[in-house]
Amino acid sequence: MDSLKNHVLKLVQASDEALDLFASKLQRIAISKKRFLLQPGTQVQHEYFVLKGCLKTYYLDKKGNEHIIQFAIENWWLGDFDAFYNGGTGKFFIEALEDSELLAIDYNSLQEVFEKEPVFERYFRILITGAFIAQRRRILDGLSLKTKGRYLQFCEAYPNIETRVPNYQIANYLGVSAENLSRVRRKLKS
Amino acid sequence: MDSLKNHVLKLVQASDEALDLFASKLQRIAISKKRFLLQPGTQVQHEYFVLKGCLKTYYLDKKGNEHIIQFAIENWWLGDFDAFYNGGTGKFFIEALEDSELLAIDYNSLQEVFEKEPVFERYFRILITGAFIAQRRRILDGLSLKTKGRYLQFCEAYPNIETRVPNYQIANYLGVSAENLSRVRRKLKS
DNA sequence: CGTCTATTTGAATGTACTCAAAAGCGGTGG
DNA sequence: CCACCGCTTTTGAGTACATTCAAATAGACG
Repeated sequence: MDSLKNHVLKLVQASDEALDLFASKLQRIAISKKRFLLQPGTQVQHEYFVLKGCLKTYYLDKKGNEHIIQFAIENWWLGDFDAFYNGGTGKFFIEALEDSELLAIDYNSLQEVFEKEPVFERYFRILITGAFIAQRRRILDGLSLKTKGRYLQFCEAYPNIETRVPNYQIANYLGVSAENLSRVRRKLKS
Repeated sequence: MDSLKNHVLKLVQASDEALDLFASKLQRIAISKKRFLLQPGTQVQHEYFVLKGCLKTYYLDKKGNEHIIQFAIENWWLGDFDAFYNGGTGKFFIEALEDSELLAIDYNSLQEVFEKEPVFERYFRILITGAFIAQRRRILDGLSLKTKGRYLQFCEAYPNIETRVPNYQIANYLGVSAENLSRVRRKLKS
């Protein structure tokens, strides 16, 4: 709980009352490794903040191939945002890669927080703006770099994740095959 | 001016006073085809809303290759957001592809609007959340689709842009060569 | 009509992918 | 403690897809 409060306070100046209101809307969730937090085709009522653990968000295409959209570790928000904000059913799986603890907030509660404490409007604006910029960077890397550069960039940007997730999943996230990433990493050592 | 007001009112309920405050901070800019709105290495003071015209945001890598991050047409916001929000100098070129008219707001004015009229905090939160979701979709398409699928997806998502921008620029945006896109389009016709 | 730019086509090259198999690594139970 | 099992990484070989370079064609605009 505290880690979320700290996260909020890093981005905005929130009063104790505002923080308390927010906290009162949060639900604590535990999820164990290999379990699913979300699956496609279901209603998405919540957004999640990671207190502890590691998860991945991925899409399963028609051919059954997995495509990892995002990893999330401590102090990251995650969710199926399109379905959460715009309604409809989700498209993504979210699966725990480690036993994890989360905080969840549901849509109506979040709207209520926004109404009563606009500082959270600001918090999420700043948060999502940062995420947008990071994603733009990822797109740029995808356009301008080959496997080697993308991998190095990933390791630099997510040093904490790199050590916790198997390489074939990182390859998937980068959009390359595990074999190719393996060969590239061999070259990097020499 | 009205098109921005309408855009705001589509996403939030803003009072006339709020809209007037916002409007008072906006500066009208005209830029002609092939001219640059931003160039890398400079301070980024403004964010822009397109009243009329078409522009592209791109990155020039060390080898001199252009990588198009975004196209913007009527009713789109654009800018070098990292530099704008986090300071430092910009990384991107923004160039007009047609004679264009824009509205610009500078950082301090925007902060003032946020302070005085939190409804704009909400407006930009919703706006950027939508942009984030669209970008996530683009990343997913990049991971899961080949040239053909990406092109079809692009045409569907940006029907207005597809007709106004030369194909080789669309190829660039998609991360494929113009020749490859040309061959793929030929197949699509038959 | 001529010039400049954009698109298309061809041919050779290359990078990454797929499939298949071997080697490495960790954990569990005998 | 070792043997085995499952999972991950590595290696090899053949293939597919996109790239590059070069040239021809098509369009747009003065």
